[in-house]
Amino acid sequence: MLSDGRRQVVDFYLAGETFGFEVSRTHSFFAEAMVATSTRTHCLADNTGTQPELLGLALHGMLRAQEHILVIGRQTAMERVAGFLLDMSDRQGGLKHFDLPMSRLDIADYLGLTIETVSRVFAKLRASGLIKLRSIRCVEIIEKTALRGLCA
Amino acid sequence: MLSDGRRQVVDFYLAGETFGFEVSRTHSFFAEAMVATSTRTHCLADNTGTQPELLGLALHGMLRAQEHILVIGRQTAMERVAGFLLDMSDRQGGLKHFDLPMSRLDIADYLGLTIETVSRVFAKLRASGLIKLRSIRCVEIIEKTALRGLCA
DNA sequence: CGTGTGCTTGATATCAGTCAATGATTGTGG
DNA sequence: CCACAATCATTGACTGATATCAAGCACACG
Repeated sequence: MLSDGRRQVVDFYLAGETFGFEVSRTHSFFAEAMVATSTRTHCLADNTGTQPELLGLALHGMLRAQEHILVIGRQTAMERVAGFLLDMSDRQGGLKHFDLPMSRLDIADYLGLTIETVSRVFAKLRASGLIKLRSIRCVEIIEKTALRGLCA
Repeated sequence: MLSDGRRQVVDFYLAGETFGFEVSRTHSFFAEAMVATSTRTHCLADNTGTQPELLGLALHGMLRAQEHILVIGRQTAMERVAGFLLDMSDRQGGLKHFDLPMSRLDIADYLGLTIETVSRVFAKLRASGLIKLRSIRCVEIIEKTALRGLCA
């Protein structure tokens, strides 16, 4: 977050995913639970046996972060939202429909947009028949290929 | 890069810094040398002795990437450029003046802006007396505190 | 029911992008 | 050594995508 309240969501984590490793003793980020959640903590200095796994996680996190920099730095609102929906769909098993566990504000802060813009893009996608909004938090992807075409 | 040529520079690396680790066999990024450069390659599977060091580097890279997400997602052009100049200054030893090894296009693609916007912000900073442009690639920071105040 | 929160939609503003012209610097060949 | 071309940077005029401001809607909850 910035001092004046502007917020950036760095990533969303689904069940079973690991997060929160930081080098410095003073942490720069915080996490919020969107749904009922329980966590397991790991200790870095524990035993060296877990280190190789940790390296993979760190590298994966860095990759995701760097890819997200491209999204936020260079893509339009439409491209960001389309890519986000496909990512969420894939990460929940690629089913036809899936739930968004987070609010519009969280999505906006993740994509570097405002809630209004996110809402408008959703509306446009629905109007052009690419998605359906079964409920406010449940999305159904109708035209996956077309949606992919919007991601640049 | 995106298929249509839009480019995002993920980070700049100065002498002595390590870059290029990716998990997947198919790499997503590439590097370009801005100045005369020589590199040393490290092999991941080499020996486990280097692993703890690597973990630190990966975590550091992830931290930097995530902080950059905040910059690109939520800061104005002025804030981005001011922060960039301070970062470059610090990383080159915090001297009064320092060289920018990269072109305006590289800076723009790093900050998620266009060359024109970068140029205009430079002009504005110079006009308000916060920096001097000794040459096109050499910046002198006159009012460091004021510059810091612009970063939000 | 009323209230509150989150979402959508519309009207307008603004920051940064685009397009275009001009300047500065560097390198090349005559 | 100079003219020329090429590249990079600056500056201006205008446009446009997204933000901001504001109103209305819908669902959940007491």
